[in-house]
Amino acid sequence: MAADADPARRSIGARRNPASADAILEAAEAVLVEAGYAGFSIEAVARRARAGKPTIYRWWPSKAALLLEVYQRQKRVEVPDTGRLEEDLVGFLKNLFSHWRETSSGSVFKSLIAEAQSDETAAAALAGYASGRHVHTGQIIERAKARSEIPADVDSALVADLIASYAWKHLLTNRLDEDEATIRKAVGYVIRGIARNAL
Amino acid sequence: MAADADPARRSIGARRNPASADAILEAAEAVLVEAGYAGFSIEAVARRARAGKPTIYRWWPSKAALLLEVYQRQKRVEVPDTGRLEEDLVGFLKNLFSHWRETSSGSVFKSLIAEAQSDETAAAALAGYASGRHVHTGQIIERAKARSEIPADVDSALVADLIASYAWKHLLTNRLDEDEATIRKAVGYVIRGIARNAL
Amino acid sequence: MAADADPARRSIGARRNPASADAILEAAEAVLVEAGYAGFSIEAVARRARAGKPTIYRWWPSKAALLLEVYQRQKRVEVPDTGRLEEDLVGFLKNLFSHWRETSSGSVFKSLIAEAQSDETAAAALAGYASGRHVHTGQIIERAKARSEIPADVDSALVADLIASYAWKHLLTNRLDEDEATIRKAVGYVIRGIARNAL
Amino acid sequence: MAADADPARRSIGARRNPASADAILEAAEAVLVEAGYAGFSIEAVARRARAGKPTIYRWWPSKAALLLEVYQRQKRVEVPDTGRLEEDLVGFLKNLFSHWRETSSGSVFKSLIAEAQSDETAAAALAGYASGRHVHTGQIIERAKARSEIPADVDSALVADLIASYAWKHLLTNRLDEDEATIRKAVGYVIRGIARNAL
DNA sequence: TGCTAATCGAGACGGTACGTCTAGTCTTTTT
DNA sequence: AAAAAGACTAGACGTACCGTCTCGATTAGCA
Repeated sequence: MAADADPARRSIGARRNPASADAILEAAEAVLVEAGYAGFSIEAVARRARAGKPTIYRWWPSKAALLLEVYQRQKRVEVPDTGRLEEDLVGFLKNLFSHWRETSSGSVFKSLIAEAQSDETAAAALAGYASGRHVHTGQIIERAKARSEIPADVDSALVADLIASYAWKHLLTNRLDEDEATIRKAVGYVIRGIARNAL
Repeated sequence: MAADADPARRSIGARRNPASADAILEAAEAVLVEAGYAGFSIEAVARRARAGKPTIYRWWPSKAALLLEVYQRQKRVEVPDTGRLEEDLVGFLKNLFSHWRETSSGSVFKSLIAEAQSDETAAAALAGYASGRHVHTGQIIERAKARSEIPADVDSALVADLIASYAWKHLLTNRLDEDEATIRKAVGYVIRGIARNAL
Repeated sequence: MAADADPARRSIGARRNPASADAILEAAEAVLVEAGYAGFSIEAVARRARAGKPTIYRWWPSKAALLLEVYQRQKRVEVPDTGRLEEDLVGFLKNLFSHWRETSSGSVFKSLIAEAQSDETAAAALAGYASGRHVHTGQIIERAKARSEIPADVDSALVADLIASYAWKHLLTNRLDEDEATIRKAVGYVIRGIARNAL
Repeated sequence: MAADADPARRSIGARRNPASADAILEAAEAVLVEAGYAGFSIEAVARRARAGKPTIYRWWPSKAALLLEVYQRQKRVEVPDTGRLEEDLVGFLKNLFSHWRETSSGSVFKSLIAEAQSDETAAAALAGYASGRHVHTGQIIERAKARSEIPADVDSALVADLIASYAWKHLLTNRLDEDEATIRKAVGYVIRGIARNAL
C-alpha cells in the first residue's frame, strides 16, 4: 500500500529506525503465513524485509522474541458481553476460532507455542501471556458473578484456563472449524456440569 | 542391559537389526531428556546411537515419526477405576501430570506437539493419536454412564477432550506441578458446572 | 573440458570425492584471478564450485590452506641449465617473472604472502615453502660450484634467498615487467659484486 | 600528557580535531601490535580510540591510508656512516631488523604490504614509498662511490633495491632474528660477488 | 551577538562473510 | 538386503565488520 519505497531504508541516526522495525515485523508475519513455522527463519525474514540480519538480532534476541512481538501486534479478539454467560463464552470461542482461522494469528500463536518448547524465554513469555489472558477472559466470568448468574466463589481464572485450554488444543490439532453446536455443548458442560444432579 | 556396547553393531544381513532400532529409540529419548527439543536432531541421535543417519532415515522418514515411536514406546499412564467419576478424573489427571513430570514422557510429548506445528505428518499423527486417546479416556465417562452417575447422552469424547485440553495446556506452559486442590476444582467445574442452578 | 556436468556432484560414498576437490581448487583459482585477494572468500569459492562450505572446511581448515594447495597445484617454473651461472639466474628470474605475470600464479602467491601476515599457519607454511625453494633454486648455484665457476664455500641457499628476495619484492610491488637488462644487472651484482676490487 | 582523557573529545568547531587524529593513529598502532593484522579493523580502532567510525573514514579513506600514516609516523631507522660500505650496509640491515623486531614498525609494515595485495591505493603508495626509500638507502652507495670504494657507474637504486628485497623477505617470513654473520655474508656477496674471478 | 557550517561521538542501517551445525541424499564396504 | 560410515549439496545459525547515514552537541568564524 504505502509507497514506503525502493531507495532502501537507511539509518536515521544513532537510534532505532521504526520503519525497519515495522518492515521486519510485517515480513515475519508474511513469512509465517506463507511458509509456516517450518519456513520461519531469521534469514527468510531478513530477506523478505530487505533488512540485515544484525538489525533483527539487535532488537529481537531470538526467534521467540520476534514471534512474541508479531503476536502482540495482532488485533485482539473481541470479548462479547451479551448479559448471558453461555452466550458470552460461546461467542468468545467462536470469535477466537474464526480469528485464528481467518487471520495470521493462528499461525503465529501456534508457532509461538512450538517455539516455547525449545526456548526457555519463549516458554516464560508464553506462560506469562497465558495467565494474563486468564484475567482478561475471566472478566466474562466476573460479569456473570456480578449478575449473580454464578456463585461469587467461582475461580474465574481457573474457568478461563479451562476455556482457553479447549481453544489451544483445537488450535494445535487443526480443529478450528469446530461447529457451534459442539462448542456450545462443551461450554454447557463447564457451566452446568455433566453430572445427573446438575440437571 | 543389552550389550550393544563397544565393538560396534554391524549389519546382521538382509534384515532390520533390532539392536539398532532399539539403540536409536533409546538414544532419541536420551537426547530429548538431556538436550530438550532444541537439541533434538537426527544427527545428535545418530551420534548418540552410534548409528548412521541413513539407518535412521530408512526406518523413520521424519523426526516426527521417530518422536511418535519414542512416545508410543513409553508406558501409558494408568486410568483409575474407583467407582466415582470425580475420583477417577482427578486420579487420571494426577497420574498423568506426575507421569509427564517424572518420566521422559512429558518432554517427548511436548516435542511431538511442537514438531506437529511444522510437520504435516506429525500433525496428522498427533490429531489421530489425540482422538484415539479420547476414546480411551472416555471410558472413565462411559463407566460413569453405566453407573447412572451421569446421563447417557453425555458426549464422553467431548468430555475427554476437555479434560485432555486442560492437561495439554498445563504441559505446554510448564505447570505440571499443579496441586491436587486446583485439579479437583477444575474437574468439579466440569462435573457439576459453575452455574448457580447447578447447586 | 570434461563434461563433469550439471546434475550436481553427489557423495561417492564414505570417502573424499575428488571431483569436488578439483572443482573447489579450480574455483578458488578462478575467484582469485577474477576478483583478486580482496574478493577471495570461502563463500565465493563455494558458490563458484557449487560446493557446500562444510566440504571446503572439511578438507582445508583455513583460507591459507586452500591458497597453499592452489599454489602447489600450479606448474612450477622451469629452472634453466645453460652451463653458465649468469644465464641460469637471469633465465630463472625471467621465467619466474613471466610465469607470475602470465598465469594465475602471481595472484595466488601474492595472496598467499598476504594471508601469511594474518594467519600463523600460512606464515609457517610459507616459510617452509620458501626455504624448500631455496634448496631447489640453489641447484643452479650448486651446478656452478661443480663447474668450478664459483668457490665451493659459497652458501647456495643464501644466494638463492637473495635472488628470491628480489623476485618477491618485484611481485609485491607490481614490477613483474622489469626489463632483462635490469634483471641482468642485478644478477651481475650478486655474481661479480659491486666493489672496485672485484673488477 | 594531554588530558584528552575521560570527559570525551568533542568537536572543536568546523575543523579537524588533532587530538582525535592522534588518538586514532595511536589506537591503530596499538591494535596492530596487540591483535596483529588479522585483528586490525576500523571498528577495533574506533573502539580503542573512542572515536566514531565516520571520523576515521573522513580523514582516512581506507584501511591502507590509515596504515600508511601510522607507518610514516614511526621513527625511521638510522642509516650508519662508518666510512666503509660493508659496515654501512651490514649496520643498516642490523638496525632495520632490530627496529622492525623491537618496535611496532615491523607489524605495521607487514600489514601495509598485506593490505597492498588487496587495495590498489595501498599498492601504489607502497611502490612509491619503496622507490623513495631506494634513493634514501642509495646514499650509502653514493657515499661509497664518492670515496671511490665502488665504481661510479654502479646503479645505487638497484643495489638499494636488492638490499631492501632481502630485508622485506626476512620480514615477511618472520626471520628478523637473522644473525650478523649471515647478514654480513649476504652483504658480502653483493659487494664482492660470488664468482671465482671476483676473488 | 547571533547564524552558519563543519566536526565530533555515537550507533543504527543494509550487507557480506565468517565458521559451525543440521537436513536429507548418496555410495561403498561389510555382514 | 540392510547396516555402518561418512561424504555430499544446501542453507540456517548467530557474530563481526564493512562503509554509509543521521543524529544531537559543540565550537569557530562570518555577518
